[in-house]
Amino acid sequence: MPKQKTHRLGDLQLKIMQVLWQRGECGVSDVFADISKERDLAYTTIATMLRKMEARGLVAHRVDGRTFIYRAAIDSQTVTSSSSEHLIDRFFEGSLADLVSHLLDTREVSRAELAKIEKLIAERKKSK
Amino acid sequence: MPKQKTHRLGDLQLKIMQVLWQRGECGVSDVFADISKERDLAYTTIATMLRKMEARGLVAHRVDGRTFIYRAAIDSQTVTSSSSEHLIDRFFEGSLADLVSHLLDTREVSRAELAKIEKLIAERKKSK
DNA sequence: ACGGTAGTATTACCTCGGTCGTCGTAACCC
DNA sequence: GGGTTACGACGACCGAGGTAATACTACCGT
Repeated sequence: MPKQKTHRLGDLQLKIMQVLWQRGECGVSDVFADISKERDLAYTTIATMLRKMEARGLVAHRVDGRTFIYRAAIDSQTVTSSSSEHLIDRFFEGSLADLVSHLLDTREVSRAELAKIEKLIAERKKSK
Repeated sequence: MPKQKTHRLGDLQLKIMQVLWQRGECGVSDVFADISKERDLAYTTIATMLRKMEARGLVAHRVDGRTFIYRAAIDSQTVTSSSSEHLIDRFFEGSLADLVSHLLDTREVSRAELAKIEKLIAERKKSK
């Protein structure tokens, strides 16, 4: 296992990955199109970022004619877990309960969401 | 309200803040002592970081003789919330339930912890 | 055949976190 | 009082994320 350093993505990097995860393989212009819906960036910014990300092993590409077709090289779960884990370690000493407790205290949580979580817990308890 | 940009702290910065939150006011050497228990850094690294952090409004200091006595300028809750919120937004489209669901699926969660969370939810439901 | 276009390559810059080495100076200790 | 030490001030440097202008090039439509 050569690679296992925690995947820390910047905001733009993550947005790019999300486009890739959602669309599967696609060209720079596709990524650019999606990102442009929310942010105003130059085409070359995306292209450059993609190249840098490839150097770091986050994405890969194949060539189709004159175009680069990119795809994600790590899956969404891995990145999400890595970041979540990092947060829990940094702020909650590894305790999921502490995280939940904090969130329950500080943010708006609808009754529906409360119920949803309750259900998740119940199911989890059962299946274990 | 002049300041409200999300507080994003690096790993070292957070460690320093944590020392400050825990000890209250203290000198550079105190912070250095605590951090040294886990990491091997130069004294000046801490001192420099503290200065940079003061420039960003994260900490403040007063002078005692020749020594700087630092203190946190933002509280733990604020930083924790800011980071947690950021994670939820980035990966779970703002849904706490989705975060919990992910964590329940991917990490080891003891039965005790499950119970603890269940209790938190129940209490929350009641008081709302 | 030629100019526009689309798409990549290159280069540059800025900010920040992080990490120190060095320096000047005040304090402190025989 | 002179050497050692403690401490803050600065300046440097590296890597990474982010942003983009510019340059190069192949291709395409008329």
